[in-house]
Amino acid sequence: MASQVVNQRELQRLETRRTLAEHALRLFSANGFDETTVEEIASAAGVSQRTFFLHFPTKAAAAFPDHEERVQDFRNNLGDGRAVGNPLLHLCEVMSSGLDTDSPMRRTRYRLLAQVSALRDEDSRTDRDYEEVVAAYLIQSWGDSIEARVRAHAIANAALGVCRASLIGWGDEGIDPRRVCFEILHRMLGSPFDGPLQSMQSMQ
Amino acid sequence: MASQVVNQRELQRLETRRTLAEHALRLFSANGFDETTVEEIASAAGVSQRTFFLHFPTKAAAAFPDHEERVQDFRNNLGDGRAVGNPLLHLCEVMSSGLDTDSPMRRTRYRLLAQVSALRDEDSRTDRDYEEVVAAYLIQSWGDSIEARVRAHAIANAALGVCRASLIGWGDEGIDPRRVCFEILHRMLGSPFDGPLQSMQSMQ
DNA sequence: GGACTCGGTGCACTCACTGCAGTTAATACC
DNA sequence: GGTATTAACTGCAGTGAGTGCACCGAGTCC
Repeated sequence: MASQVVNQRELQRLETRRTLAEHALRLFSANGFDETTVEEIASAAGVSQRTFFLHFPTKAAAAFPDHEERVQDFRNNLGDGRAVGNPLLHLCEVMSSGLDTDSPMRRTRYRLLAQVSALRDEDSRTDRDYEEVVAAYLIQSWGDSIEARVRAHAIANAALGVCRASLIGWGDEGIDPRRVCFEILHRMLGSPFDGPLQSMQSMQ
Repeated sequence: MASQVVNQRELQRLETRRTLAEHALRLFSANGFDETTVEEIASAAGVSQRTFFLHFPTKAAAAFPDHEERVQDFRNNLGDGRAVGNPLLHLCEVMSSGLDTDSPMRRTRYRLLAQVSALRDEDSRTDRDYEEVVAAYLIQSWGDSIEARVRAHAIANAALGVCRASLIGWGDEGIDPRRVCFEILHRMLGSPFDGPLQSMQSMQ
């Protein structure tokens, strides 16, 4: 019995956060993003407005409540850049397979994303965290240099752009984001950077 | 003599806009983005705060005053997607050569961009306009279908990501953005999408 | 059981941004 | 040349996001 009680406070905190995010997404979908006030979200979740900002830095961030964990998962899945035979192929695989199409909440999110520009802003913002992870991974596998850093960030940006478009295509047009994402990523990054990878290392 | 007087009002309007943008960038650089209020920018430019918002929709937009014209120029340079032999190669050329490294103001902008997250948000926002232009161009040359739309947006996103990273690499590390951008874009989009372009059309 | 921590609250504040009702000067029209 | 119109700009009052601060009260630690 005691095993259930891990941490009362932590449980309550997570519950509040979950409830806030749930009501936020519901209200954004039902009434629109701009038409929904933080006050509304908070009182729908039964807490004060001040509490909302204890959990999320911005109104839009409530639409991406699991962001930090997802970035961490992604980092773990990517692993060490030096430990992989073909880093770019590995990147294609991890990125496309990481597109979570399981929960209906995510679908709602990306459907919204295609319409609400404030949420695309937030999405771009969250992408920057992924960009850092991908860039760090690539620099790790290529070795550090100015050129490598720029290339790493360029490829990270490009790959994230493909993921974003795939997810919006999923929310908007119903395509299979994993398949499309992998296909395009693989074509972009697979062979083209395969042979010339040496020329890239020679630039250090 | 009369030839000089094209339009008094238009001239004044552009002058106000230019002055606002100039002071905005100056104050952002000197004191930081968050530390600068719209009121400060406006009074530095000798106009009211209300006038600022007559010229720019947001505080951050003042850092990108020539955005609309640049998008229009880009659209013109890209031309008709059906009129070009190799649309993707043409895209690589137009995108990388469009990176304007002439004015010192642009350099300041991208140096700022690497640091101020609110400006990167604005940059992502402006990129969406370019995304539409690129996507429209690609759809025009490939023909329209769900797959083509998703692919077009994916490639547009990816290419813009490369441009963004190149420009930040310029502001931040001093690399030549045109060379780096073209090199990476060409590798990503040149040959890989060259042969298999047929398979893409077969998906319609 | 007392000290402490921490999630949540209320309040007052700043600041970006908007709607509206002006004013003034350039321009178009006759 | 005089008049009507337009459009850049202004002032003001308002909304709503986000913050700093002092505080409460329940869970937690020893």
